[in-house]
Amino acid sequence: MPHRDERDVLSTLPGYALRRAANAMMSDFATRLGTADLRISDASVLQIIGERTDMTSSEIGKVLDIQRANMVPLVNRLEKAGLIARKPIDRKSSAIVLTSAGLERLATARTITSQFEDALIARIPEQHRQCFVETLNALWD
Amino acid sequence: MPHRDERDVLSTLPGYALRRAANAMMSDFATRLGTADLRISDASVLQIIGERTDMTSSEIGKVLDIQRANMVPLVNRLEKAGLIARKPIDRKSSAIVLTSAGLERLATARTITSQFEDALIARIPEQHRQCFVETLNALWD
DNA sequence: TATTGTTATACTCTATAACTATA
DNA sequence: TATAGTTATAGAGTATAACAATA
Repeated sequence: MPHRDERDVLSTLPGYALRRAANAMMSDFATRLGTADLRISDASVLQIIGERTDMTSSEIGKVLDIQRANMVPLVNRLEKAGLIARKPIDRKSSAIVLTSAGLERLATARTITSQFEDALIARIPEQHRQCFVETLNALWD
Repeated sequence: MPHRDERDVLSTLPGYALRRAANAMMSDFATRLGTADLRISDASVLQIIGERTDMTSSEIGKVLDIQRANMVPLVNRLEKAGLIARKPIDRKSSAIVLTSAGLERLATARTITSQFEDALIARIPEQHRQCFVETLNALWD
């Protein structure tokens, strides 16, 4: 666990504070998902294709901000784990679809994600919770 | 540039939103610091030892949430670049101190950091700015 | 021509284990 | 005994360039 030091200038800078908060939270999230043998990016992909159908690897990458080239080992790993399958759209592209095992794992991922999100929200002062996601998405858009 | 999609469930989850916002901002910050031949962690170290004197490598690591082992190549690189020097405290430990070149580079890093922080703050809706750092530090503590 | 999927590669960051030497 | 510094190593994320095949 990190410890904040009131002499630490960096704690007053939004950028550094954002970086450290995100690192701490993502480390926690990764540990939780690890119990289901999933990485954060794995869970992200399962969530996406659980919501929207007929997405190609490239499209998923665009939504998740992961480059085409880096989607390849990710999708291959999920396919080897039996969680997703490739469904040809035309001779060039394939949709990434959930298998039944993938659907089950997605349910697990959702449970873990909910628990993580609840724990995260619980750490935010109550009066600030409402604007938090709004603010973060303003930074990402 | 990523594009937010209203159909994207992940945008509604604080954890994912935190992750993507942090990634986008840190990528921007890294690019800016790159013009001064610095990484984010380099700039962090310079900032820290510019504020507090006689800190050892381990102590810097604790403040920055970087492990002892990972401080080694970082400090070595800064030393090779002539930005910091090791000042023996006893036969076991050394304080990491700024050289004159390091002091100059710190000034550059501070300018870049300010510009980056200003750009970041500008993207946050005005009514939410006040609680932003407070909220992030609540997640990190 | 532009896009999709892919391979190969390299760099950064992070994590762990183990060792030496000193406090 | 605990801590500081170090080495080695491995995993994960990310970035670029290049290529073939297809839209």
